[in-house]
Parts: sequence; structure tokens; C-alpha cells
Amino acid sequence: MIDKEKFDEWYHEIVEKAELCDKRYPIKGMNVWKPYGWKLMRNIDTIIREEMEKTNHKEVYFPLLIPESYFKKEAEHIKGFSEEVYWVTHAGKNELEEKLLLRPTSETALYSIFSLWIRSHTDLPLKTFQIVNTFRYETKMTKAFIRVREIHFFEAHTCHTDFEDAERQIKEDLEIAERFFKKLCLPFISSIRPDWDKFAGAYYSIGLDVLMPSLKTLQVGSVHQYKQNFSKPFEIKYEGVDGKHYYCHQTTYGMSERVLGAIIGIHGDERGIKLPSSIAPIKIVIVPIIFKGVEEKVMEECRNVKKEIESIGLSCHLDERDKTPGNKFYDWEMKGVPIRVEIGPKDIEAHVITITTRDGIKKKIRRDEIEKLKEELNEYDRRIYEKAEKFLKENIHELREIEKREGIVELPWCGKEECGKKIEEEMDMKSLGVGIPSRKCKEKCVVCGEKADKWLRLSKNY
RNA sequence: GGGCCCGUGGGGUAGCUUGGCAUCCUUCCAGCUUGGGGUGCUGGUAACCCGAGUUCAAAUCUCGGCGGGCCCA
Repeated sequence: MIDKEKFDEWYHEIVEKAELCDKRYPIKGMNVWKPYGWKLMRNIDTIIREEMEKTNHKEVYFPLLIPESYFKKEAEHIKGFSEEVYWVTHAGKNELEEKLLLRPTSETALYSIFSLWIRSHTDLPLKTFQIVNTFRYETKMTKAFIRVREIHFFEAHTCHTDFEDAERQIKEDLEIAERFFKKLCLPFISSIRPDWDKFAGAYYSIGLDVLMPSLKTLQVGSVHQYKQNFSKPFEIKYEGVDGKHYYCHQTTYGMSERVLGAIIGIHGDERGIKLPSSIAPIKIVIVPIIFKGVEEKVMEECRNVKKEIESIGLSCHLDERDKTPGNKFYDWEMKGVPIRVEIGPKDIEAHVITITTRDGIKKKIRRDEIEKLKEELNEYDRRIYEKAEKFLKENIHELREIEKREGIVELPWCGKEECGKKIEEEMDMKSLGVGIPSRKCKEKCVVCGEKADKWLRLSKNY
């Protein structure tokens, strides 16, 4: 893992060197996805889609532009986003009669239409999601994948008959998150955000955070309980079994390319990124070790091994470029390929292949036991997950009084906003909220000294 | 929201104070060589963010814009 001090500089370099994005596009916070980076993002999207499919969500795709009148329907929501929306005011030379905005998130677009789709309780629950670009005019410093103005956004939106069913949905969302982040080898924590920091328009918000090597947290996902805060202004009503009309209860679950940022940051090292096998576009790369006179023999063996690896369902690339092996090693390490296979005259003679995992384990595998690569990938995933998990756990500190600590801290808190904000100020950190699952606290609030039944989690964050 | 710094080949830089020939590393291209951790040699392509001003002359000085980075609320 990268040193805390070097992290920001390292990250900035690595995203370009690993060919994930090109930051030279001349609009702040809008970078170009390069083929390798985009493939990674699409692989992440595929995993999300699989999870959505499994849990009966249907994929939709709504328009990018939202009429001002839709956006204005929910007061808190507009207040939260008004400073960062992009407006479309003209078409050619003509000023539009009604201004249109680029979605900063899609609640107001979807819900206007949900009110038409939902008539009766038999239409519920309605479980949808979409993967789209959203736009937010960030004024702070932008950072590739971490703070951008055009966001590659996954958003699930659900509608339910009552609060309890919406709560069940939130439980399911947290289970989805568990499975999803495990596949990406990303340990995370979830917290109920304090009231003053919930999503604009939400009844409550849950943040999913990871810890980066800089010891700052990065929010990689969020789950919101809206209750009827949106269904009332948008009139999303259904007819119940009793023939009466009720407003829906709603939830959302959101994630973005920040997930990729987290993978880069958490698993990366001085040699480059380190990909979990679930999303690696190339799981295994073969580097031929050629000597004069045996070129064709080595290449033929490489091609045979490649075929065999592919036949057991693993994506494999044979690097035939006219470069020295050392050069190729550095290249593929930068790009995070989980396993490198070297094949040279000595290997052919001994009926083996030489493998090196991206986290540095080198061994020989018998030529007739190629299927062992699957186990090696699993072991590799397990190791990088455990390493990240250890780092996360080592950097969560339970404190009894205000003292300077890096990473994530938890302090006894009475629950009053006033005290929470005071803690933020004294610690020079932001609240993540109260951990899920919540832990008992029988201490005294570090600010007012009154009974504290919660641990307030804080950190510096991106 | 307030303050500070920076923009030079694809990437990283020197030069700017004191105006005048743009430095080095790397990448890239061609050839030979090499090949189990960045092989070596030869040759080549390629840059002063944009606009205005001052001047015989601007990468260099002034103003504005755009872009990038840092610090504080």
C-alpha cells in the first residue's frame, strides 16, 4: 500500500500511467475514459447489473434533461443541489421557454413518470435502476474518478406500499453492497449519516465508506430512505386493497466511478494498480522469454498455453510485442493484471510454467495442471482483500475524549446536533455518522458530559 | 466563500529575477543489437496555454481569460 504522504501525488500519476483516463480534456472535472479504464468501469457495471437482476430490479434509462418545473417540486432537494446544476437555457439562438437542467441525480425525472406508472398496490414494489451520466458543477478541487463533474452514476429507485417494506428494501441494499464490495475486494463500513449531512430530501441516509491510504475516507455508495418526502410533491399514489389512495414510500441506492477510485487507491502500490480478478479485463498475461534460435518453439508453447487457459474460462493475453521481458513485466504490473505467466526454454524443458501474482508470489505450475490458475486467482483475491481489511481495522480508533487521531475515530455522543458539530470542529474532521450495526455506548458525551448512547464516527474525507 | 502558487515537445523538467540561439530525462518512430526484472548503440519526430499590451525584439515584463495545484473557513 502506498504511503500516506505520497498518496495524492501517486494517485494523480497512476491513473494516467495505467491508461485509465486522460486528464488533458480542457474542462475541469471532465476526463476522458481510455479503453482500459472504461473496460474496468463496464466490468464493475456488469457486477452491479447482475446484483440488480438477482434482486428483481429492472433497468430503465431516463432522459438527461429535466424541466425546471420538475426539479422544483421538492423544496429540500432543490436547495441541496441548486448551486451545482448546469442549465440549458438556449436552443440555437432562441431562449427556451422553460429552462432545462442536466440531471445532478434523477429523482425528479423518474418520479414525475413514476406517478403515471403506479396506479394500484399491485404495481408495487416498483424496483428500478439506471446507469447514466449525471452532472454536478463541483467548485472544489476535482480528482479523477473521485470528484468529477460528469459522474458515471448507478442509481436504484424503488417505490413501496409502506415504510416497513421500504425498510426491507434498505436491508436488501446493504446485503447487495456486502456482496458487491466483496467481489471487488473492498472492505467498507456503513454509517447512518447525521441529520445535518443527509441527502437533500431524504428522511435518513446511509453512507458506505472505504478508507484510502491517505487515511481519508471515500464515500463509495449511499442508500437513502425517502419515506414520503418525494411521493407527496410528485403525487406518486396507489390504490390500496381497501380502495383508498396512499402515497408511496421510496428508497434509493447510488454508486459511481468512485468505486474504481477506491480500487486504485486501496490495492495500488508503487508499481501500479492491482485489480481484483472479478473485473480485470486480462486475468492472466503470458510473457514469452525468447532466446535466439528458439523463438518459434517458445511462441508455439505460449500459444498452446493461452488456448488452454482460455478453455478453462479465464481471459488471457499473450504479449508478443518486440520489447524485453522486463519491460513487459513493468507494463502489466502498472495495469494491475492479477497473474503473469512466463514461458521460456527452461520451462518448456521442465514441463512447467512460471507464474507471478501481482502481489508478488512466484511459483512454478506443472504444465498439465493449468486449471490450478483458478485457485491461484482466488487466493490472490483473498490476500488483497485481507490486506485491505487489516488496514481498515487498524485505523478505526475508539476514543473516550477529544484527541488528535488519524484515520477513523469513534467518540461517545449524546445525539445533539450542537455537540456533533462541536466534535467535528474540535477533531477537524467530518462526521460519517453512527455505525451499522450500531454498538452499545454507555459513556458520557465528549462535549456536554450528558449520557451518550451513540458512538459518532468521524474522519477526514474526500 | 477567502488566500497563495503554477501552466515550456506525448509525460516530467531547465531557462523567467537581469527580454535576444530553448536544456536535460523519459516516451514515441526507424534500423541493428539484446531478451528469465526497464539491453546497448545510431539516427529521427516533437514544445513556450489562449488573447491583448509594452518593446527593435517576449517563454521571460503587464493585464485579462482558460486550465491545473495547494492552504484556510
